[in-house]
Amino acid sequence: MASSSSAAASPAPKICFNSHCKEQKSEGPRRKGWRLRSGEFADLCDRCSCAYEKGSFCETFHSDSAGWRNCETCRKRVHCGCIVSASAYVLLDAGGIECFACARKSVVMTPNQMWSSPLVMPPQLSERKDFPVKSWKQMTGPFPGQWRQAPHIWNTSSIQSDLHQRLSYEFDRPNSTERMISGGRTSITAQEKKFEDLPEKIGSSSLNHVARDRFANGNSGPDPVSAFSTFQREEGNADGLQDPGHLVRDNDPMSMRKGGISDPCSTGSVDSLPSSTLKEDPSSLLIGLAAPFPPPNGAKDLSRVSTTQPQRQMAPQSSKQFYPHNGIDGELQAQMRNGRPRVDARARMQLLPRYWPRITDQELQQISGDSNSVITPLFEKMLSASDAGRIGRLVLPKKCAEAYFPTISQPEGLPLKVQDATGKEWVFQFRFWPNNNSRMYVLEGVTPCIQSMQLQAGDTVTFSRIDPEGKLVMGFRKASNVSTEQDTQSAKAGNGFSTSTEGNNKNLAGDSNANLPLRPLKGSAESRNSINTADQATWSKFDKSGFIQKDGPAARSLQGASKRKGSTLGPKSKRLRIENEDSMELKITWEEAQELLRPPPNHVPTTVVIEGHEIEEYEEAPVLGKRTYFTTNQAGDNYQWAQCEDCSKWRKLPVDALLPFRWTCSDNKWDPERSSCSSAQELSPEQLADLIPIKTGASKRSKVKVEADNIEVSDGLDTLANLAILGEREALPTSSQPTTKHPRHRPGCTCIVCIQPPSGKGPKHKQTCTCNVCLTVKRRFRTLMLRREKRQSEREAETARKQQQLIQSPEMLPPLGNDPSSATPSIKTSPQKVVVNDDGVVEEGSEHRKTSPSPLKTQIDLNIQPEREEEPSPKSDAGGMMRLLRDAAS
DNA sequence: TTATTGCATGGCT
DNA sequence: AAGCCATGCAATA
Repeated sequence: MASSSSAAASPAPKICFNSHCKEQKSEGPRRKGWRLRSGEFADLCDRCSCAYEKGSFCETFHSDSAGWRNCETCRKRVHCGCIVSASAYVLLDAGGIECFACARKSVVMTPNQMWSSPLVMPPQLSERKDFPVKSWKQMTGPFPGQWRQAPHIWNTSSIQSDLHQRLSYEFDRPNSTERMISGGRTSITAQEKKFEDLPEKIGSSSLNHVARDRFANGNSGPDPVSAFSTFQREEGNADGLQDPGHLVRDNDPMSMRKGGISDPCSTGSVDSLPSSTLKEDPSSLLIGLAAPFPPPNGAKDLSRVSTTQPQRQMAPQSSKQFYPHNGIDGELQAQMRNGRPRVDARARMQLLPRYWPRITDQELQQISGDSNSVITPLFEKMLSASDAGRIGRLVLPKKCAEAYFPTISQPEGLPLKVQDATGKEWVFQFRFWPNNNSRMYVLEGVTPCIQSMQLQAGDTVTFSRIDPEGKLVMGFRKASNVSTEQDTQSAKAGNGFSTSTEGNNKNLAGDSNANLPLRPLKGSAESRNSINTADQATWSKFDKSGFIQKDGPAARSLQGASKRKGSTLGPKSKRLRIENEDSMELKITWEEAQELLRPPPNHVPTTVVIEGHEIEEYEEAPVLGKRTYFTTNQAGDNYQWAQCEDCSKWRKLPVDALLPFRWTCSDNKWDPERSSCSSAQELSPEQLADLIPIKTGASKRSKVKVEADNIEVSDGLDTLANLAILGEREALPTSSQPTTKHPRHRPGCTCIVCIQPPSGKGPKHKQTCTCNVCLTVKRRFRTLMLRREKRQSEREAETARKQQQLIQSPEMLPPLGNDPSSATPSIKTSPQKVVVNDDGVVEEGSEHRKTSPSPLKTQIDLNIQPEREEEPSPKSDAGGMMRLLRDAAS
């Protein structure tokens, strides 16, 4: 195959591509075989072509090759390893392979099982791209009715869409991968493994640069569009898979997993595998399974199916083809080794979310017009003031330009034909400016187009590709639609219109899985509906599952709009953007807070498993539970450890014990002997320290450092503090007016900090105030002081002991000042007593009471940050109680 | 003077 | 901290 690869590059019409063909040089018509890396098809003689189409190619020509295995289901022999048969089988989780026919059956059975089918589909997947490979010019309009698929295809697509969701989710949660799809997922992994070795074998061979070299100069061609098309052709090659017509052959190969070496074909494949194959991503393979119903006959039919396949449209995917300098190979290989789909991750890396296309169904329909075309959304961009200005230059996101537009080596670039939604063709100059050792890509001459679309700053233009024509299409979306689209995820689903693509696009936006099946624009209403339903369900599910789109469509657009000096943004956008950022903050802190959630009393949460994640659903709002630590003893018994709120002793409890936020020894119904604070702790602090990640005898909170010498407080502290308040008080007074004084707090935050008036403003709370804030402050102080006192007494004892030692053996006395306990002379000489009275008013030691009256002494100054109990209030003095406490604790 | 072009700057991610 | 990119602006037509 290695040699055949070059043959493919310059096909010799008279020579059968099949090197095993005995009639290689025979005359006669040539027919297309599998697709080659170059994008061409293997030119086969009539005989070989027949064998290929009948699925007996490997049987005929590779019978002596290694790699034959038996289908685990039907026991048929299947060749695993050569390019012709690469898609004829599925790698099973438990080992072995399954022929396509059998795999297909299981695919049809359940969506989950479809995970195992990807392997089967690659060819189909790639097929779409195979099809238009000849030449974009040649391909224009040759395949009418591509979108006219049987409804079941669309049903399938919907499933596929779902898979995309799941896959994307999985990408974000790599650890969940295996759990998620115990069945088929492994197949994917196995499939990926097929390629795992390739990078190493191939290294950075020139194969990786084929596309690069070929398209290094986009203006080499007479027609920019054709250059672009060629570019796309290369992308198509990326699939590196042969014609789907061979999917259902039962002959053939051995798994390439074996290194693809044992079989001559597979060995050759190192060479013959498209460079892009190395970069091929399983996700695309996944897409492939969208068409579990291969056409009953013939490559053409298959092609049609493939055209309906989800498209491998995302930037990520194709970008790899077109990234001359992206330097992702290493990452790619790493991903391969990780056994995870690669393209999507790469996609995320390479295209900023705000450029992910999220073309709506209407827009797609608008773009596609009446043609039977496959629309591949490429990217979109919100117009800046500059873009929409009269200057007529549309700045293109660099990565988008490099990924989807022809490569240009000269700043002048080249003219690029772009069609708008009305079918009108525009020619822009696609060029770049050198900029900081980089490039800035622009489309020049867009003013007429922009104006014809009546676009302005804030509106969004979308770039798509129409296949098989390979045309660039420019769509648009008015900014006024943003809100509508914002609601798309949930609301639009219910409007009975246009959701299939929305689902897809959501997918795009949410996870960068670009290869989405763009619904049949000309498909029947039924088929479309079926897709819609599925997609809706999918998204609905993900919404419920807590799947957080880090950069949802609305957020993205708003982000984009809000960029740069706000020139294109209204205040509203800015506000929303902030909220979006805050939501991220919330996410982070929320994760921390998760540990504290407990089911509400008398309510058992419903555990649902979504995408491999067990999620507890509470019919009532969960309550805050006590932080506990789970341990396993030597006998393998599991326990959890909780600390008494009053005495700070650690108690061992059953693992299933759900503790209220404020839990004390008296609540220890599991261990009557230790149901009182007077009971000794079961383990010594040292023993405990070995078991649980806490500072024994110090903090009861692992994250929140109560120690005075650890002033830094985790980011989640504010939230935890807030939760703590809520947990104890259930609800804040409605009179609490949220503020957002803290940058990290979102509007509406009712944490103790945010509900208090700004520093220096507002009335101080009185001693007798029993508001939520005051109670919390008092309680915390009480706890803190008690703990401090306890520690202090311990320290005193220690000091006394050392002094005793010193008296007994003066030579052992360390140099003055080196004794940690002497670091604070005041403590050494006059340990402080800090008492909190019933009103929560702190009574300090006499000395310090004079010098640094606590802000709580007479009035509670809520302007202190209660979460940072150890930190002295700005209003309290430097030598005040808090510092004293810190010193005492150190 | 105005429009265009190419580059530089600096805010922002 | 690097790189992207929105925009400003000088040079040129």
